Amino acid sequence: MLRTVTCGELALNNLGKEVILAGWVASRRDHGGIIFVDLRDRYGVTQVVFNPESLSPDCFQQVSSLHSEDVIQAKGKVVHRPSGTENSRIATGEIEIAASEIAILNRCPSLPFEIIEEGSVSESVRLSYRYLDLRRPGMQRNLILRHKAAVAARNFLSEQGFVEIETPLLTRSTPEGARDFLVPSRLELGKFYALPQSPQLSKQILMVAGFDRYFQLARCLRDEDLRADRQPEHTQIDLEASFVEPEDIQALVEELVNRVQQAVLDKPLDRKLFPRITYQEAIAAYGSDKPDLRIDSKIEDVTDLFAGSSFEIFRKAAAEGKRVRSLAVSQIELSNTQLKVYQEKALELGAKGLAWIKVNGAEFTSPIAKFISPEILSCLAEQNHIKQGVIFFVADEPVKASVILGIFRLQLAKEFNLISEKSLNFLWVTDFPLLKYSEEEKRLVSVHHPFTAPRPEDISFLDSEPLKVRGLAYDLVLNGTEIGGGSIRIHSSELQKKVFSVLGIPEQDFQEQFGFFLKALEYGAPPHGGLAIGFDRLIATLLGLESIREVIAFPKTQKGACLLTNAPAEIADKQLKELGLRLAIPKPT
RNA sequence: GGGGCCGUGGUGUAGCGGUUAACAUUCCUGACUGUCGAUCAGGAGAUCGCGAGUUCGAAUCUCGUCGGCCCCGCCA
Repeated sequence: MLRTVTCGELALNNLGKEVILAGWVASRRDHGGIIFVDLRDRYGVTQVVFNPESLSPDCFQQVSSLHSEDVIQAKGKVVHRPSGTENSRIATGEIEIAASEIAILNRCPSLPFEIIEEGSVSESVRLSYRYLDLRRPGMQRNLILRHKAAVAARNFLSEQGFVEIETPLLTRSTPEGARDFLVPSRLELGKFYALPQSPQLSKQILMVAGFDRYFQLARCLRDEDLRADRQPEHTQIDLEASFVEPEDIQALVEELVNRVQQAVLDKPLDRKLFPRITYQEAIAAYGSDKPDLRIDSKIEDVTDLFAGSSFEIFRKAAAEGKRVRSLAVSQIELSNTQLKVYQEKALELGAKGLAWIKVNGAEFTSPIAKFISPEILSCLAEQNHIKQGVIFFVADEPVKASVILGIFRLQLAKEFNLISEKSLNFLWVTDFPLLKYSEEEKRLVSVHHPFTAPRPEDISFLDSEPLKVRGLAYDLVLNGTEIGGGSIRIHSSELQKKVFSVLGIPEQDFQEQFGFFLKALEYGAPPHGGLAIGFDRLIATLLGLESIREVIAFPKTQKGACLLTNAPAEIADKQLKELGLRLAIPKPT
């Protein structure tokens, strides 16, 4: 070993010990005679003192030439720092190393940015020199905590009898879902593998195989546009179990998340933080299928109150079967100009209009107040639990009205800083519809994926009223972000074929694309279900980070580029030829 | 595919029609034996992302382009 101790472990109980340290020069303070070097590795920082009296002139010359981030090895004795010169800000601050020898293991040129200082370096520079960026304390902490979370998840699932099984990265392309990344086959020219969007079919087949509890920290690859919380490759804690009901998976995942949080934040979850609401309730009350419950406001239905008012627009809407929905935001003040901006935004979102009432105790200010009796005004305030602030109203189809108010709910919370950043708010959203109509494709598509089981009592509606069929699906939502999604799967080949045909996929097509899977289901597939957690998102949220790039060692930019390696890159003509490919676009210069 | 913000010494910023392009830090040289973001003195380092246009004159205004970020679409 080139070292006997790390830079973070020495303390007063090591006094007098001869040690060898190795690490990076974090800083050098040259006093002409005596020279201090802060030596850093991922465990900490130790001050090494080079005194010309106890060092050969040759060695001292080398110390004088040190620069930031040079890699050195220092030999010396652990000594007590002179009284008054202790540094309480570092763990090793009571001791220092009186150096007797130094070896320079490697040099470092002047840096594009400082390693010590946190913050303000543009992200593109950070990514170009990711090895230096990762050397900084913030990224070291993020990746180490990510590792601890992964260990905690593995240990917990293993304790619960789950078996970690790897599934292929080279698999076949299937329709439905995200765009696939494709890999050309050399052995069968003209054919392609696809990289998996998730190990969905593999893990279901493992259930058929009798591995009744499977998990994997799985890479998932999707060729779609990037966002702060989306990378072309991300990691899921993917799990699946046989003979389970939704509640079994949910209880397991709650404990899993608890363990992960314990590992990352060193404090357990409050189990009361896992309410369950149905998709219908979520849309109605929050205008979203992933509501952020850190925000107090809830959307109310006030149609009945307006039904008896003389406010013609809402009364008429109510008579036509539309709903009047309201959103109250307490403790805010909005000028008429600001309100106008929201009204315009409502129109952009397709609302017929946006009404508002400013509330201040028993005082109501609004252009529509004169149409509403004082009794109804106070009922509105009471139903919306508001004493001071603003109530917004939208009259429309129920879902549309709620969705628009839901967008305002998020925007106002952000604008007025109504979200407490520290809190972690988990919930389950259940009973998603199985299917939705896609305007783009002019057919029904799955809300989750085509393998989600319909609720048994709704199966009979698959032909007659497919949009009414609910799935046995459940999403785990954290602070307004979907961090996990799962379901009970279809285990009957017949029902699976039925769902494919409801999706409008011709039998010939699904037999060709999913025939292997339908066949597997026939051979004694057990009832099964599972879930996948977006691991990057979970860690980023637990750490209070805006972007998952902060918890990924080598992320891509928004254009999908790696600034470190310059991937993606052109390939040699020879490689194309070997694969039987020819570019249909001009060669980039 | 669309909308928005940003691009000025190595790094982070200021300047927003005429400046010797400013400040901090890094870097280089020198001084200094108890510092710890060492200090002090001196110095170097920028054709203002790139291209075109407007103008007597462009870092500054306009258009295009490249790159980064945020968002919509997309992400079962």
